[in-house]
Amino acid sequence: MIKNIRNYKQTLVYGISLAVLLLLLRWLELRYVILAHSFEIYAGVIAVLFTALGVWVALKLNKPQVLTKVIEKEIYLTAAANFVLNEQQLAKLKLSARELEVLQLMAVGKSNQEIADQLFVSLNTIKTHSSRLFEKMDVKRRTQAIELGKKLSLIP
Amino acid sequence: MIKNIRNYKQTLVYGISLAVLLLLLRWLELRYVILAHSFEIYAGVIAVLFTALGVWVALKLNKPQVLTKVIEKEIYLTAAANFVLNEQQLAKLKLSARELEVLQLMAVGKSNQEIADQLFVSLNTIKTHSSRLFEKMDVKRRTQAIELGKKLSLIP
DNA sequence: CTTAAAATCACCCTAAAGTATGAGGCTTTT
DNA sequence: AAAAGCCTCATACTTTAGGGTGATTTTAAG
Repeated sequence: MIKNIRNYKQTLVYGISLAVLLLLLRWLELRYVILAHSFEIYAGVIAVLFTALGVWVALKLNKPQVLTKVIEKEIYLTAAANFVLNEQQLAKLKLSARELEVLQLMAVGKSNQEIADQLFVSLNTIKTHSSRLFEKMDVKRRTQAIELGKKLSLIP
Repeated sequence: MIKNIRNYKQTLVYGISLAVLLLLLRWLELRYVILAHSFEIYAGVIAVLFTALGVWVALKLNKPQVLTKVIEKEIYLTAAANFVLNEQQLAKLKLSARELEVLQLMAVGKSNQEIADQLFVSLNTIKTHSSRLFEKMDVKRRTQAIELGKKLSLIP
C-alpha cells in the first residue's frame, strides 16, 4: 500500500478535491432531479471520477524505487602500493630466489658492487647471478630486465 | 498518466473488480431500500471504494519509478595505464626536453647507442645529456634515474 | 646416498656507462 | 647586443656492466 506520506500538501489536495466533487455532485443532483432513476449512471460517474482520483493520488504518492547502480571509479596508485608477486611468471622463467633478489636490488638503482655488499657476497657472484638472470629473461641489459620484471609483476 | 500497460491480465482484473463492485452496490441497494435519503452515504462509500480501487490499480500498473543511486567502486590501475606527466616536478628539476626524452628511452631499456641512433645524434651527445640528467636528478646511475623518474611521474 | 640445481667465487676480456673538459651553434631573455 | 640556456659533438679517461669459462660448496630432491 501507500507508505510514507511525504507531505501533507497532497493529502490536503486530495481532501479538497473530494469535497469539491461531492459538492459538484450535489449541485448536479439538485439541478437535474428530473432525471429519475439515473442512479446507476450517477454511481458510475462517481466510480470513474474517484477511480481516476485514486490513480492520480497513487501516482503522486508512489515513492520511486531506489535502484543502486555501481559505477567504477578509477583510482590510480603506484604499482608498489599493492604489489603482489606473479608466481606464475616467476615459475615460467624459472628464476631462482637469489636471482629475483638481485633483480629487485637492481630495480631500486643499486650497482652490482652495492648488491654484493648488501648480500655479503662477492662482486663476481652478483655478475654470475645477473648473467643468468638476463639469460633467463632473454634481455641484454639490467634496464631491460627491470622493465620486463615490472611488466611481469616480478618486482614492484 | 498510466503508460505502458504491461499485460491485459490486470486490465481484466480491473474490469471484473468494477463489475463486482457495481453488482455489490446494486445488491445493497435492493436489500436496504429502507434506508431512504442515504444517497450521500452511498455516494461516499462508492467514492472511497473506487478511490481505493484506483490507487490499487495505479500501483499495480505504474511502472516502478527508478531512482539510480550511484555508488563509486574503487578500481586499482597500474600507473602506466594512464600516465600524466608531473610538470611541477619537471619544472622543479629543470630538466630539458632532450634530457627527459633520453630518460624515457633509458627507462624502456635502451642503451646509449640505441638512444643516439633513435634521436639521430652521436653517442657523445647522449652521454652529455645523461650526465646532466643525473646531475640534475642527483643520482649516480641510469637505474636510479629511472626509479626516481617513475616515482616523480616524469616517465610512465 | 646420489644427483641436480643453486649458490658461491675467480680470472680474463670486451662493451657499455659515466666523468671531465672544452667548444661551436642556436634560441630566448634581458 | 650581451647573457643564459640548450643542443650538439669531441677527446680522454675511469668505472661499471656484461660475457665466457671453469670450479667448489650447499642445498634440495629422488
